Amino acid sequence: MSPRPKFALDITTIIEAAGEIADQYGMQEVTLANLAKKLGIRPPSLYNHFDGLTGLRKKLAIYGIDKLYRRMADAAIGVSGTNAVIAVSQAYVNFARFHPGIYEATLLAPDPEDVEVQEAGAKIVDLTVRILQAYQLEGDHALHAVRGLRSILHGFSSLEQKGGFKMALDLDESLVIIIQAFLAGIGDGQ
Amino acid sequence: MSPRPKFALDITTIIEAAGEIADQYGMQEVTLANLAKKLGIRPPSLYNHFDGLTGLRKKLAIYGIDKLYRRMADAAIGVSGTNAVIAVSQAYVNFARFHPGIYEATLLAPDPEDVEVQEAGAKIVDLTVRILQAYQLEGDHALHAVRGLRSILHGFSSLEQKGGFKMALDLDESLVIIIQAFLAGIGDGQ
DNA sequence: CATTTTAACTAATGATGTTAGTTAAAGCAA
DNA sequence: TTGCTTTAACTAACATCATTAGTTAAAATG
Repeated sequence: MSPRPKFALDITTIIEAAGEIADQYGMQEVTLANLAKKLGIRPPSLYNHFDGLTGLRKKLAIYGIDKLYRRMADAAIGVSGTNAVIAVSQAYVNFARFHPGIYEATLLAPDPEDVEVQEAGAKIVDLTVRILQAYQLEGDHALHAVRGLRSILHGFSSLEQKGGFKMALDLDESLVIIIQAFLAGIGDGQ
Repeated sequence: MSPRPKFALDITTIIEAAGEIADQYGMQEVTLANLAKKLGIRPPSLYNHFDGLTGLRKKLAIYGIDKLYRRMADAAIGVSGTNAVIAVSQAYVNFARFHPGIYEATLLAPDPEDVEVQEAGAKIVDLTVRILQAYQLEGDHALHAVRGLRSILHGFSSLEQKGGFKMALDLDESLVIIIQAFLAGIGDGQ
């Protein structure tokens, strides 16, 4: 492939390829060398599309956060109350299950303070706030509850992914029971 | 330093040095090059003490899990019931706060299925089981509750470390409220 | 049609992990 | 003490990686 080929790669194709490598082999295999090989170009050519490995990780993180948000938002359609929280929670852990590498990328943003990364993440926080509004928590309690739900979802997904749950006990059942317990508890606390 | 110096390094010194690098600069800076520099030796010499970067990560993971376990076990002395769970939880998140790199290492074991890594982690699970026994959960409910508590602790610590909690709201207060809600909920569910 | 832009390329550099083989001091046994 | 073995350092070399600089030719633009 000589300079300026007929069909230049676009950034979406590249990020999707990176996501496939991540899901199949893990984020540690998302290298410029591997990505270039998969795309049939040479590593330095990638610098025309993003700013090095750091830039790639940032783009992949945002791509993943957006994708996760869409799954959660979809799951929230047409449900409310406890059902909504459970549906969104299941969407979250399923995303982490079926896209382990992309989920990993989500947490590996080079700079979590980056504006674009923040904005992507804020949508998920907002969604969580909204589905917890049904519980009519007062003041700070709503914010504490959001932190709790996010902790459960991330912790559960992360531990499941890292093989942290060894017992022969249904994982989906665990999740529902955990969420129900938490929701019952934050209701009581009022 | 020529071959066979008077005072050879021992593995504990080496792992502690690696832990310091991790806590100060993050796990991505725990390289054989950086570790050798800190110890005043050349990178290949490290192969006399562990099996390459993979071996170092495994040893550091076990070192971290043991250290975390001791903090949790200490916190569990002389307390029971909800107080015990809260004390242990605070010990957990404080460990992650003051040893962010070592906590990170804890999750970066090259092979989570490794026997030694499993055994180290099992002690934490056992401790969690024991402090939840006060709640007299029946059968599988106890196991689901353990998964829930671990998810909260890991998720909370991980999100806090990655700057996931942006709101100006006291973190320690959040943790206590979250734990109390969860405990109240698993009691109800019986 | 001439110019500019673009997205690929080659070549080279520095950092890393790793292996192989070497060496000299410590440890130990006769 | 003497002599052998073990050990923990070393140098040298290599492969892989990210990255930079400079080049090129085709597409895009006027």
